[in-house]
Amino acid sequence: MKQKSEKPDVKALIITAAEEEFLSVGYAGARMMNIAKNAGVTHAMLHYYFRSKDNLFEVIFKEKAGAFFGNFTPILESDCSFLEKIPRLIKAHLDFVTKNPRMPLFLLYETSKNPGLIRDTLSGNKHNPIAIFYQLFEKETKKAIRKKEIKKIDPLELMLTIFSLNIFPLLAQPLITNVGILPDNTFRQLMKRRSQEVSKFIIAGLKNT
Amino acid sequence: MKQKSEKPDVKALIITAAEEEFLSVGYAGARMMNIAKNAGVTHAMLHYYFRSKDNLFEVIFKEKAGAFFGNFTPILESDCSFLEKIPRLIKAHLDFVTKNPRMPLFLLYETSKNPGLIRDTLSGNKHNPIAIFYQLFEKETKKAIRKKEIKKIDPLELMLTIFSLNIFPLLAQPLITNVGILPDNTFRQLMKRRSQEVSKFIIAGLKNT
DNA sequence: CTTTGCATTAACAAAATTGTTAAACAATAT
DNA sequence: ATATTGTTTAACAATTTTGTTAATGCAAAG
Repeated sequence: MKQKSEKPDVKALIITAAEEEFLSVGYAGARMMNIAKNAGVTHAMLHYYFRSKDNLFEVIFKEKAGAFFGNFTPILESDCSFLEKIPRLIKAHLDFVTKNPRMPLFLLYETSKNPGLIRDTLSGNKHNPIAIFYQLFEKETKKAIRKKEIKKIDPLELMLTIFSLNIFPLLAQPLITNVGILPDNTFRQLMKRRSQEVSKFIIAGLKNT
Repeated sequence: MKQKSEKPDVKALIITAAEEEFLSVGYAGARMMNIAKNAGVTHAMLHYYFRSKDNLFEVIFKEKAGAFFGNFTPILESDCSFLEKIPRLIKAHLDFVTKNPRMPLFLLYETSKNPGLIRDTLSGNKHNPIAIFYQLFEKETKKAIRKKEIKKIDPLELMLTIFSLNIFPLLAQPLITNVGILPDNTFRQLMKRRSQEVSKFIIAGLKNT
């Protein structure tokens, strides 16, 4: 009945179940017993491998924050022009959040409720993926400005605009579709059309005069 | 020692304390005993006046959702042109969220975690403030398009863009300031400059070709 | 085969959390 | 004064939730 080398790797099972729980109901709503049940183990195992709820959450949070920003540095490092990089960045970012629709709200909410968390786990870290991404983004933007490829703009403002337009509609989706403004499938169509509009919009705002 | 007509109005005290608690830690993180303590009453009073945590939360949620959208209908109803209305709407909206910085995340998060809530409390309601706002916004936008005042655009997309640019930076503030990208007061300066940029940005996108 | 060390479980413990209730209290009307 | 009504409290109850621990299982090393 038993498979050959199929040992379950309990730690990985717990992490997977914890990701699901924390992303779906947040830290405060998450239940250790729920995670244990979904991982198929006793909840004592969670404490055996991860000591406490706080600690388990920190592991998941760090992992997710890294995954979110780490994805986009390769695009900024590629050797095409800035005006080519931006649409690729926008598309990659939108694809990512579409495939991981709960991650933005998770990161924003938990950071807002517990700012100390991100300070302790990421800030000061030499490999802080968020800072790495932003510093690269800032460098590339300033270079493009120097080369007169784009007009003068604050890099942080540009990044905020891109993230705003990509992420916010996703955050608002439950509100919009449940309030009776429009049906669910119509919203998805709108989102698809929108992805191209956003690129056009941003590029237009970057062109010199 | 006792004031003349200064009866405490316990119900109002509870509502105030509940608003603070729910807005600051969310539904799942909120504690009835905390609310009671901050209202200066026994927690039995919360159940006396509001039956259950769910019910108390529903009262607060409904009130906040109404306040958020109810504020902006007067601007849309004023009799100036659409291109004059939009910057006023953007400014009013930004002022509102700046004064109530926790409301957007509260509404977005709780709606996302419990979509049934907004369906049950608002949808189908004749006085649903969100639907009222959007229907008015849609009507005015379409009218402006018919009159060739602005180019053809999906009203929902326009609303999403405005809300995105106004709200998202606020949501991201804790993340940005705590990750070490830039100090807190610099961020506030950026936000002030940004409010004018957003109007210009939107208006530019609305003008005919 | 036995020992050793890690993994796992079941039961327990402690604290927190929501909700209830009977009794006390206060204001007003009778 | 007394009764009535709605308000408030303190104590309790039930459940949930996180965390601990002693006993057991199991696989590999000796």
